[in-house]
Amino acid sequence: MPKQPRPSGTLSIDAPGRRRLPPLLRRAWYSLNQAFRRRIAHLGLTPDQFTVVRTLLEGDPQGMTQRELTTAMSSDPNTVASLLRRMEEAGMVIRAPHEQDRRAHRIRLRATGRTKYEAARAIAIALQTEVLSGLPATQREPFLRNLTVVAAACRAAANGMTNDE
Amino acid sequence: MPKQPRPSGTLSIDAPGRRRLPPLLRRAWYSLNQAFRRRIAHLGLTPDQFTVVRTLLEGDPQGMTQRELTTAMSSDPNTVASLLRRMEEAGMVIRAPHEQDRRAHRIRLRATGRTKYEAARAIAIALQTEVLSGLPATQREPFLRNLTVVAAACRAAANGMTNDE
DNA sequence: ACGCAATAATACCTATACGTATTATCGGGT
DNA sequence: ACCCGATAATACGTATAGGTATTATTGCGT
Repeated sequence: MPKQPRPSGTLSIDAPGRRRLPPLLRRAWYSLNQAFRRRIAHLGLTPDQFTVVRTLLEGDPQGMTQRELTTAMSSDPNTVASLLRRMEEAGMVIRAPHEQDRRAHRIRLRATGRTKYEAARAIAIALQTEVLSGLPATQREPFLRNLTVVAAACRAAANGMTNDE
Repeated sequence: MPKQPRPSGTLSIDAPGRRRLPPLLRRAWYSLNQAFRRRIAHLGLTPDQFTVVRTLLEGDPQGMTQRELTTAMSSDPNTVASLLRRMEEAGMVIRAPHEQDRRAHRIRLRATGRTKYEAARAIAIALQTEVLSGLPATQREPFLRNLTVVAAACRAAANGMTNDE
């Protein structure tokens, strides 16, 4: 069982018994990602590669640039570059030249990538349903709404920088 | 601009306009982790090393074994081993022999590790507060409760257990 | 005491995450 | 047309995530 709820005033903000956002997010994400990785490993696809394909399909039909892909994935240009290198070697995508900007590439999905994606998508949907089934039906939408707000706040914290700059 | 809310019945379960758990969790975790990494980089500590110290402090005062640490962190024995190798080289922890089991180590925190942790802890608390402030006050506890349930469900999906912590 | 499966850690490998520096281009200002 | 700061991608280095195999021990069953 999770720790019993306590009145939030009785413990310091980061006491072990308290529900803290970062450890919960960490555990949820790592576990979900690991569960998905193991379930799609036989397809020769990783969770991050799945994310790339999903993002490509939801973006510009002409083919997103790596920069656009990076932003849409909340990722990093370096990470995206090495992801795409492996995916191109595996025949899942092609980096085509961009017609207006010779610095950029248009990432185009190939049939191999789409096929693997479709197989993984069914598994992803089943996994999401399985995980959300732990919540009472009435809590699911409010929870996802709140998570959307929190995700946006996290992104703002990462980009806005409280440091120097 | 986030997508406008839509009635959830009108879209397929994984349509782009719908709120989907995995992309939201991914974005929230990566962004939060990145924000934290940048804010504590000057301490010579990474987010994962911070997690190690926090977990050690909340565990057996005699010193947890690597296996116990791995489980508590929802991590992997390999990852923990390499994390600890770097942290030992940096003088933050010591791997002492275990009195009962010569295969195991007792991980003990050193002063350097504790000092860095204390400095990072204040930053972590401020960041958590900043991120949660996006939610209405009345939503914070329910959200964290639901996230606890989801995290447990994710963990169960990853290793087939129905247990948390 | 003996054999052996289970377990703690490690070694080695591939995939990500991301900081910093570099290269090729782009586009605006003069 | 020219200069120059901004930008897209890459190269390179360090830290994690985690699969598979190996080594050293443990503890159980007979």
